[in-house]
Amino acid sequence: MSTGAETGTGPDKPDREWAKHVWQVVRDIPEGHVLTYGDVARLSGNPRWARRVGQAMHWAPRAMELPWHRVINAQGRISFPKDSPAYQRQKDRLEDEGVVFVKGRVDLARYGYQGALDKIFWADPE
DNA sequence: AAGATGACTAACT
DNA sequence: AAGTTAGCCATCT
Repeated sequence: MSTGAETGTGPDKPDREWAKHVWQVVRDIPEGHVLTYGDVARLSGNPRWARRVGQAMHWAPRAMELPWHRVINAQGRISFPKDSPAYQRQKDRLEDEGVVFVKGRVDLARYGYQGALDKIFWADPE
């Protein structure tokens, strides 16, 4: 037992609970649509935590098969270096779902959160 | 313990 | 249109 100088109650538990909310939001992004990091942050209850969203997805268990590729930045761009494998992988997966890139950018008004609402109100604009 | 980091963003130049 | 700045805040070193 030595000194028994325990700093408190139990071992430090990494608070990754908030990440689960992020996973929940990302998991529900429909195929062929995207959300921005800010959108995910807001929808998961922490509007200021856009920068934490990427970290949460990094923690996601692979078995979860989280559609991480449907999260892009507010400029409609992929937030990986353009020459990285991750960039190409994300772009490929999005294009497979029908998301169109124009000059490296996705039209958020069409594929983003607002675009999804458009589909509800105007039913498939094509 | 304190400074650096980052899958961000909005505002400004 | 493209680059810079300031604010952000839990983690990481």
